[in-house]
Amino acid sequence: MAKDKVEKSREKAANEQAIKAAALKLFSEKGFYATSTRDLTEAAGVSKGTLYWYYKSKEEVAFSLVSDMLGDFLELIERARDEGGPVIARLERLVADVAELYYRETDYLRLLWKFRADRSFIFSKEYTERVTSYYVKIRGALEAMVEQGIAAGEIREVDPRLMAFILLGITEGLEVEWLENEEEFSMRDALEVTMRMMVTSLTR
Amino acid sequence: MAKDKVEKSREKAANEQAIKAAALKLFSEKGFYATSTRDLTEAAGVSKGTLYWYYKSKEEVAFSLVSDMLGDFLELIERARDEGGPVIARLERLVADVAELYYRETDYLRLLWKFRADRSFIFSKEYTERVTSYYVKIRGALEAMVEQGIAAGEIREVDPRLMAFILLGITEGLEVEWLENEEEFSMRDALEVTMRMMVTSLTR
Amino acid sequence: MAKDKVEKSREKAANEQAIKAAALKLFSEKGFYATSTRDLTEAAGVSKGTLYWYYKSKEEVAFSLVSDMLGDFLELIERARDEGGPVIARLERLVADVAELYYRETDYLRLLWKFRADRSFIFSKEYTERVTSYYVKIRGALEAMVEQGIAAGEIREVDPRLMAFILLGITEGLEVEWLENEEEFSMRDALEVTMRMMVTSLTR
Amino acid sequence: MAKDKVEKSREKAANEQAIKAAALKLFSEKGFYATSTRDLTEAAGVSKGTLYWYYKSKEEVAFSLVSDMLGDFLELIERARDEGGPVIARLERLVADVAELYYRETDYLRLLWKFRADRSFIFSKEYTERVTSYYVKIRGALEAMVEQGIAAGEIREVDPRLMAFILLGITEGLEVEWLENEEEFSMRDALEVTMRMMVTSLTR
DNA sequence: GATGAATGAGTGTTCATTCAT
DNA sequence: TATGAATGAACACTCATTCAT
Repeated sequence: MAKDKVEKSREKAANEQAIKAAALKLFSEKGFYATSTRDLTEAAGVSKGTLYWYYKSKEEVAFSLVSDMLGDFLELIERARDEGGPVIARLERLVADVAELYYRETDYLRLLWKFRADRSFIFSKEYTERVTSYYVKIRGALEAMVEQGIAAGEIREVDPRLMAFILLGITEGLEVEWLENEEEFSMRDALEVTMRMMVTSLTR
Repeated sequence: MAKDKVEKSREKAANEQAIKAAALKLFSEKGFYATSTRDLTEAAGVSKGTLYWYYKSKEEVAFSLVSDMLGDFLELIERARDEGGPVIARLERLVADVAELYYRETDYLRLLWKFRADRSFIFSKEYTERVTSYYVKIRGALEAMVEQGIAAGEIREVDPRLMAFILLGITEGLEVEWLENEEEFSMRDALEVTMRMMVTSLTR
Repeated sequence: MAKDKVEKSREKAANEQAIKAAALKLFSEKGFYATSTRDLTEAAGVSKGTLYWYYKSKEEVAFSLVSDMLGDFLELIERARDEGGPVIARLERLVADVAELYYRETDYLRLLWKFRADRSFIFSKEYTERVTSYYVKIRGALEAMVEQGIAAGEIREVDPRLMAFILLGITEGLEVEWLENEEEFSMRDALEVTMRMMVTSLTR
Repeated sequence: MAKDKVEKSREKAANEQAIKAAALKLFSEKGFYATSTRDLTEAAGVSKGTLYWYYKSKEEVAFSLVSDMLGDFLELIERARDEGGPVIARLERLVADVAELYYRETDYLRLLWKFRADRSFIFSKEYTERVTSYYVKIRGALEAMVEQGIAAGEIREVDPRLMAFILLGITEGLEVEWLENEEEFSMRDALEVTMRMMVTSLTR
């Protein structure tokens, strides 16, 4: 199971770690614009210069975090795509894994949403393309799974492309509702209930 | 049917109109932070002073737009809640109306998403509360419809509160996927397909 | 005895009156910079345009008030200079009259102080000269009275010019202390006590 | 004897020094409102950012200067209060010291007057209170000296509180007349003459 | 590696004044 | 006379980034 993201880079310099941890906290709480490099370096306990020693810009700090989380999410989906066995079972396991990831890395999840709307203004062209490609790959893997399911006769004939948009959209919609109303319902339950309803329909 | 938002205020001063139109365009394209008052007033063809004659801050311009769209959306849902007749039919009509609203006011929809993640940093306490209360009312109306459906025996026993989160979440997830991939799929189809699957499950 | 300054211009348009009254109130409370033309016109219940119908600038409104008060003060001193009789008695009466003026027109007095330090940055060259010339005339009249007293043998040989600075300075110093500590002592007493001490010394 | 105020902080960063010197010059010449941060930083030869590195606002720059001068003045008076020996002699020495301070720090003296009338609009609540407390302490020390003089039988029975207002008022009135007519009379003479007259009267 | 003083373009906002009606 | 919408220069202040040490 993926190690805690911050832990992951334990081997890196303590200061780089501290910056990343501070950035995760602040960006996920306040977003990119409301977090200044002053906030960042004060929370990390380093000087301004140190921030720029490890990262070439505030943008790059943000990108590194966004990239971490999207990478983990993609990994989960690609693993589900590539495992053998019945597609429906794999989808159900994926949903459970995704829910687990969200609970474990809620700060990262929130961070992802903070960057979603404005990402093309926060990130320069180069980074935007890299972020976008994660989403493309994620959708692609989902689409492949639906195709596998149709081919295996597990899933009725649907448009795999549209279904990938729908499945991803549903997950994201529940994410955002949950992040804004964390106390009010269980993400796990909502994901499970919804996906069961979808799967029931998909399999007739 | 609600008039086009910009048209709605046709009677207001031409300059106020121009500011609102420019703000809708720029905020929905670039977001709040990446749009300066300079951008805003240049696009509207007015001076900086004029912006502050009609609005007391950049924030207020934003709020007026966000409020317009949330108001329209709420109206649609409350009307569906209060109409008589079978709940399932009303839900289906609502889904169609919502899709229509999204196509008609795509800029407004995009604007809403631009403000979603950062709204509590963009809007001061007073405005944040008013925005939040729109979302609360929207969810409340949805919850009431589910309850009506259960009471009437149209919908099987589910948690109405959770189901409201799920239905709203699904809609929002499809929205955001569509806004980011407008060319790639039809929002109308996706909403219709998904809601039919959900409704099928909800009614057994 | 001088009529109330605002009453004085009763014959002028009601709006001009209202502007002057509002300006006296606001300038004497908050000073020139902290009072905007918006404040001024709102307090006067007129539009911006009206302000500029009666006065050619915010500065001119201020000047007209400053000028009123300095004119009254000068009148008092010149009358004292030109009256016949013993100088000491005239000086004592003048002190009483001045005290009376201050109590009657405390707002005007406060206004004068609000403009004192910054007057050369508030008023353009032309107006600054006119304000300065009031102070010069006031000092001149005082100097003349001291000379009269020396000539008449009522006052011992002192430098009349220096004594004018001193007498005016004392009055002004007591003014400013009183304006800042109105509750804490009686301006009338302080002026009387101080001037009696000075006069005693001046006459041996 | 207190070192020159600007010299005092010689050890501080050269830029902070330059800002303070420029502020003293400009504020004392033109006042607070007529001096922009642009003026300030250009005169100091630093960038805008540097001003805000050393001071948190334009207001704070002003306060630091005002506070310097009031502190020196207070020190002088409190020393006179606390020295032993005859009160009259101490008062006379104090007057001489004050005159010396005024000649040495004329810019600072002028600055004080520039801030006097509008100080409560220039300074926020916190700073206004600190400025006011200087004046209160100064008056308190003067009052104490008068009381000492009465107790010792050097000064006839007068109201010490009123006499403190009068003595301070006289000094300030002469200050302001001198600042506006520096060429025309000697502050030293005026203060000495006036105080001798007052003292004569106070001691019978 | 690390610091923190320094930069300066850029921000949202204000406000005295003008002028068509 | 009187209005109030419109102007635009000016304002105090911020902040990502640089760089000599």
